[in-house]
Amino acid sequence: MELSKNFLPNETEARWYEHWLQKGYFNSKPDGREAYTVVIPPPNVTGVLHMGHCLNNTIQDILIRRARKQGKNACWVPGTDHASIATEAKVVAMLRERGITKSSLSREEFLNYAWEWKEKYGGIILQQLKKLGCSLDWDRTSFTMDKDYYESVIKVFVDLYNKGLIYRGKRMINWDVKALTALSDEEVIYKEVQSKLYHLRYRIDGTADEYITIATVRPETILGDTAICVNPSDERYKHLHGKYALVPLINRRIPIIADDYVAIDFGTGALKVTPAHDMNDYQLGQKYNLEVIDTMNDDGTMSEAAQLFIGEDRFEVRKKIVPQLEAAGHLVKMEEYTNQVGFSERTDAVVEPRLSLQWWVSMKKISEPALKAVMENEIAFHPAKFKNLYRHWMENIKDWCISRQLWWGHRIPAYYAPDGSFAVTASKESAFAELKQKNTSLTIDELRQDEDCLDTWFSSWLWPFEVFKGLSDPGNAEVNYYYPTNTLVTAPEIIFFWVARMIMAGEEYMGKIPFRDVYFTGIVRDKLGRKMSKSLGNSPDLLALIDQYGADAVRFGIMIASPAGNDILFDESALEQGRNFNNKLWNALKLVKMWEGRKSGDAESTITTQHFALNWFSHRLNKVKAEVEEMMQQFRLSEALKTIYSLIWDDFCSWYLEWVKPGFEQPIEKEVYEKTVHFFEELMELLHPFMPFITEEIFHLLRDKKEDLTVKQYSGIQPHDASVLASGELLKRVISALRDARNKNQVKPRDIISLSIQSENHNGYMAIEEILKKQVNADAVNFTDTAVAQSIVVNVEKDKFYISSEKQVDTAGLKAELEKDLAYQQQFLESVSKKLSNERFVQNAKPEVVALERKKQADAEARIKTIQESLQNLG
RNA sequence: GGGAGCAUAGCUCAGCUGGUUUAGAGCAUCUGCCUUACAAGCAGAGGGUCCGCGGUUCGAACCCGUGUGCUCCCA
Repeated sequence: MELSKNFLPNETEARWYEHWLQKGYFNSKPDGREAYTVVIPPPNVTGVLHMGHCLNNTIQDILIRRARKQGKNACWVPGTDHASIATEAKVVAMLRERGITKSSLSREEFLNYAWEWKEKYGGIILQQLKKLGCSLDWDRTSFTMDKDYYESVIKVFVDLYNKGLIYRGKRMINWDVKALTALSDEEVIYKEVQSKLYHLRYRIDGTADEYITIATVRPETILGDTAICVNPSDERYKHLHGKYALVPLINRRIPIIADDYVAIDFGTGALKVTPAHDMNDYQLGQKYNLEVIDTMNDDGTMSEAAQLFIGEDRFEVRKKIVPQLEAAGHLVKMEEYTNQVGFSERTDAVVEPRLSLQWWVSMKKISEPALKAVMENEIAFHPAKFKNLYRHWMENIKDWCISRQLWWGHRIPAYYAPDGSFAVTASKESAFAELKQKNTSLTIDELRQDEDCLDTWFSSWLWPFEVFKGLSDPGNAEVNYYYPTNTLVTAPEIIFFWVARMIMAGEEYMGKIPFRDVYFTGIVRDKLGRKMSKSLGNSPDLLALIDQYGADAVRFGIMIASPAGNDILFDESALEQGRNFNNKLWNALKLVKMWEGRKSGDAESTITTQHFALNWFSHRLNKVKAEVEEMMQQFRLSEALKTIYSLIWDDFCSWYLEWVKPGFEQPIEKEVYEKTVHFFEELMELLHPFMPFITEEIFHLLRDKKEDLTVKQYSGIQPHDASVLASGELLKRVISALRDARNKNQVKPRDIISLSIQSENHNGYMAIEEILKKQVNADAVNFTDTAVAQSIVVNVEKDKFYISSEKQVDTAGLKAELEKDLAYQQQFLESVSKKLSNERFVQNAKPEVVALERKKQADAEARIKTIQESLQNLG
């Protein structure tokens, strides 16, 4: 079979993914084996695959593929989350394009459109994961608004309410006075506006003409003022701390308080505090227990609480109140001022910050076991540094606002009677039954369900068990088998939104932690270090990259640069490296396939040298297998990949294959060939979880087999012998040193040399004679007891090597080279000797450390002696 | 304002329990090669004030303190 010049990923990848699916390799059913379970962090239904997903899912696929090959029952559950805010925004945008406004639709009509949108676009991202090679069990695809899942979310809400862990409380929200609805932060558009800053003076209570002057852009809100705040270190106002001021026009007596929230150099340094109409003022109000006076109706007109201008629009009032203030002597000055004002994305009305009743989860109690699980390492974080962050947040946890003023999502199961009483329960019928007991005249049609939906995280915190119906079908065989899951792979940004809450929900509803290990990936940034975002347009098109480089190369590129928990600066050059690696593998395959037809059984002169190469590589392979095993256990995935990469590129391709390579058109020994194929297969096995496609392809091209690499169980790890490895390293060093000497002395690569070795280790060098000859392009290797005249001398440890060629020897250059080396060695010896002559070191350091230093000293002395001898011989 | 993290080669990063480290890798750079698997390659090489200062220790890139710079999270 003719192999293409370079590896062509596209066709290969599609073919193998299809084959794996057909064979059902990714499907999992409970059985007698140990389970290894990963639930995907469900991407938004609105999402398309970006670099963050690519990193995250590649990692999960590596873990899952590895577990599968280790004989575990690997189960990776796919799915998506409904993403209420993002999806609702998408649907609204889609409707807008069709000329439909949300407000013209009923809730049911809107939801029909939303489902239509979800069915059409919601699965795109899952399809894209297939291109990346992800070995997910597609039969298990879940969605946070599936029927059972939906009911479980409601069940949890009702349950927490009944336990007293969910309550209603006030919160500042963005209010749209035209649409009469709350807006999420994402639906508010901030624009720069030319406003006026009004300086208004409030009289100090108990004085006739002492005033304090504040600055505001919203004079109409003074009717809701309940305090004036100054910075405690502001000398201008120190005498006023604890005094009271009177609100102009209505003469409300309000305290003057001091808090360093107030900027001394802004405006007049005195801030009017209106807790009902400003986010920051509200917080100040809470801190100092201020009265909250809501002076506005929901349509933006003044309420009775305002006392003046009742029923008039807020902007009309602004126009009217200024002359009145001026007439009453309160207006000190007006200045032009540019500020940011929020507008409703939907109606373009100026957003009014407003207090509103929202639903909250009380976090203190349910967070305690979740904190303990992580601090006591029942759940391990990788890297562990995130434990600090987690602890800090959990110990200062705040209650969770779970209501969202949206239609797409899980509707809050609270039902209100006209008198304001309400019941929290799974259905309208049961709510009616409950409320009717107190209010016998109530009819079911009078009940009104809460209009709001739950925060998306309130459904995704159930994910690790509800994908196995752990709540909708408690104690079923699947949840018993797969839960707790093994590893969660996610971004540190959602450690609180999601990870912490999943642990809480797991403990609360399953009585067990949801996962054992959490692997935090970094944030993928562009090569300038900027977060990838749509608005910057710096997020590459992942599918285009897969097309261009191949999925394996993309996986390689993203993994090679991503240690756990560190941000990665994404650069396409990493993908090039991946593609080049593909190509390297491909060409090694071509070389080995060339030998396939040239096997011979005869064992002539090359047997010893080849035996050396086989033996060395087999030990080297086992050593790396052990290293990789350990790294994987510690979740050092990037390092594991680097190690495998170097084993394949350097040890296997650059050294081993060159060592066993037969001469031009020469036969290769059968045993050497078989072993080489076997090594190659083992390498593919090791690399497979990282680069599944090309490894499967090469595995099959090496020799015909029925078994697929995807499910082939790992072969064991044999012990390795350090002395075998050391002799391999010595050989490499000798070869490199000789090549370097050739290079420095301008002996052209084609020029044939003859090599003389001066060493006590004859047997050692005899075993590698053939390899040495081939690697340094020598026609002969012989041993000598004396220096060889007119040769280039090279020292490696205690041994001397003499290169003889037709090239004139540059004695001066050689000497300079040797002297440079000598100086280095002498300096090194000095530092070691200094250490050893320090009595306190010899006394205090561990004996093996001292022994090591002694060996370093002896070796350095031997090297120096060798170099000095060589220098003498040069004269 | 509160908290966390980071700083090592031109760039991106490893360096685990302080001692085989006068510090490694990849990319980039330089030199020589179109050597019958691979120029998307081969063979070599150069490149470092381990952010500054102080301390602990026989010994510090690593531990402690402090300063500087950067990043992120929460409000």
